[in-house]
Amino acid sequence: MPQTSRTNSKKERRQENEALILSAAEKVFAEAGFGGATMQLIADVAGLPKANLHYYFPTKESLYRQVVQNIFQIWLQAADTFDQAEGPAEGIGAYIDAKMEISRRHPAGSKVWASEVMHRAPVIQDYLETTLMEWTDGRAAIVQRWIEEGRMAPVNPHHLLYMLWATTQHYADFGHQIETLNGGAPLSDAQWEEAKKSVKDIILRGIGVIK
Amino acid sequence: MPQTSRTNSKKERRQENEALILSAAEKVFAEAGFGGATMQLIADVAGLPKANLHYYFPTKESLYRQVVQNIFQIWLQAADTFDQAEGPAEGIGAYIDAKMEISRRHPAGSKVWASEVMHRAPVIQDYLETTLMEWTDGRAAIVQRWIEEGRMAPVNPHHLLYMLWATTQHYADFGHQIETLNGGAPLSDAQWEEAKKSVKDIILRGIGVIK
DNA sequence: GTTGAACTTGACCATACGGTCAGGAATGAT
DNA sequence: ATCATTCCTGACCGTATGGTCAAGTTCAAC
Repeated sequence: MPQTSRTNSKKERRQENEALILSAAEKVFAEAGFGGATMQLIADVAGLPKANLHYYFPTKESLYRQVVQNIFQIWLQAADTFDQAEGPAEGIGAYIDAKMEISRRHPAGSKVWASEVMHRAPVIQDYLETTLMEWTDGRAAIVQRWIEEGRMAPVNPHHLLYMLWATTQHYADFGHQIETLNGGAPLSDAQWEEAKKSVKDIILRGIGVIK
Repeated sequence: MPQTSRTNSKKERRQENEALILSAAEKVFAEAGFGGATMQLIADVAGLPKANLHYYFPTKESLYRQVVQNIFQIWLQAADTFDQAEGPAEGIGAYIDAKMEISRRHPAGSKVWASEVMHRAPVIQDYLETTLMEWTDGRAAIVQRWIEEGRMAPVNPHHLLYMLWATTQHYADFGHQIETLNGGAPLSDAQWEEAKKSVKDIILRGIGVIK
C-alpha cells in the first residue's frame, strides 16, 4: 500500500513516524507499564503494522528507553526556571508552575518516569547517579545559600526538593484518583489554577517567603 | 514431598501459605508491575510450586486484587490519627507521621497502590468512588471546620490532602531515587526523622499552625 | 483403621508475545 | 532510465506465560 501523504520526503516521514511511534508508546507504557505494554498495542495506537515498529526501534526496550529519555529532557528543562530566578519566592514559585504545567501537559510521560523509578530505574539508573544528582546538589546549594542569606526559613534543601517533586508530580501520576474524587471530571482550567495556587501558597508560606 | 513443618495444623498452614504468597506477590508486583510480574516468579519468591499458588488464588488477577485490598486497609487505618485529633497541628502532624511510617514499613505495598492508581485503577475503581471519596470528603469537612474556626490558614482542603498524600507517599514510591541521591544508601533512622520533621515543618507552617 | 475432604504438584496445554525475514514498493541520486 | 538504498509488511518462529488437570499425599473426623 502506498503512503497516503505525498507531500513529505522520506526524511520527513521518518521523523514523523518516529514521533508517532514514540507518542503512542508513551501512552501505552503509561497505561500498562513496561511489562504490560505490548508492541502490537503500540502499533495499533500508532496506526502502523507491528513489523514497522521494529524497523524504527529494534526492540521493545530500545523504544522504551527513548521514551524515558525524552521525558527526562522535559523534566530537566523545567530546571531553568529555578536557575534564572533572583530569589526563593520567584524561583520556587516558577518551578512549581513549570512542573505543574508538565503534569498537566505530559501526564503520560510523567507516569512512565514514575513507573521507571518505582521499578528501581533499570534503564536510567546512570542518569540518576550523574545528571540528576548534579542537578539536585546544585539546586540544594542554591537553597542553602538563600537560607544563609536569611531569605527563607531554614529547611533541609533536599527534603524541600522532594516535596516539590512529589507534590507537582502527584497531579499527573495520581491524576485518575484526583479526577475520580472530582466527581469523575478532569480538573477544569480554574481548578488547575486553584491547584497551582494551593501548592504555591502552602509551600511558599511553609518556607517563610510569603505572609 | 511431605511438609517440612509438622507442628502446624492444616488450617494454620492455609493461613501461613496465603500470607506467604501475598507477601511474595506484593514484592513482585511492586518491582515488576502487574503486567511484568509472573506467577512463576511469585512462586519462586514464596518457595512454593506455581500450581500451588493457583490452588489458593485461582487467577493472577485475584491474587493481585487481594494484595491491593490489603494495602487499602492499611492506608485507611492511618486515617484514625486524623479523626482522633483535637486540632489541625496535632491531627495533620500525626497523619503525616503515620503515612511516613507506612512508606517506610510497607514500601512495596505503597508502590502497588501507586501503580494501580496510575493505571486507572482497573481493580479498585469502586473503592475510589465510594470509600475513598467518603473518607476524603469527611476529612475535607474537618479541615474546613478548622479553617472556619480560625485555627489554620484558609487553604483548599482537597489540595492540602493531595499534598499530604503526595509528599508522604513519595518516600515509598520514589524511594529508589531518594536512595540514589543519598549516595546509594537507604535513609538511616536519623534521616527518616529528618524527613518527617521537614515535611511536618513546611506543611504545618504552610497552613499557619506553627510559628 | 477407614474414609472423605483438603491439599500438593509435575506435567501439560493453548495462547500471546517479542522478534525475524523475505520479498516487494517507493524514493532519490546519477 | 537505471539502480542502490531505504522503507514497508504479511507471514512466520521460538519462547514464556497463565492456567489446568489427574494422580497422589496428608490430615482430621469417626
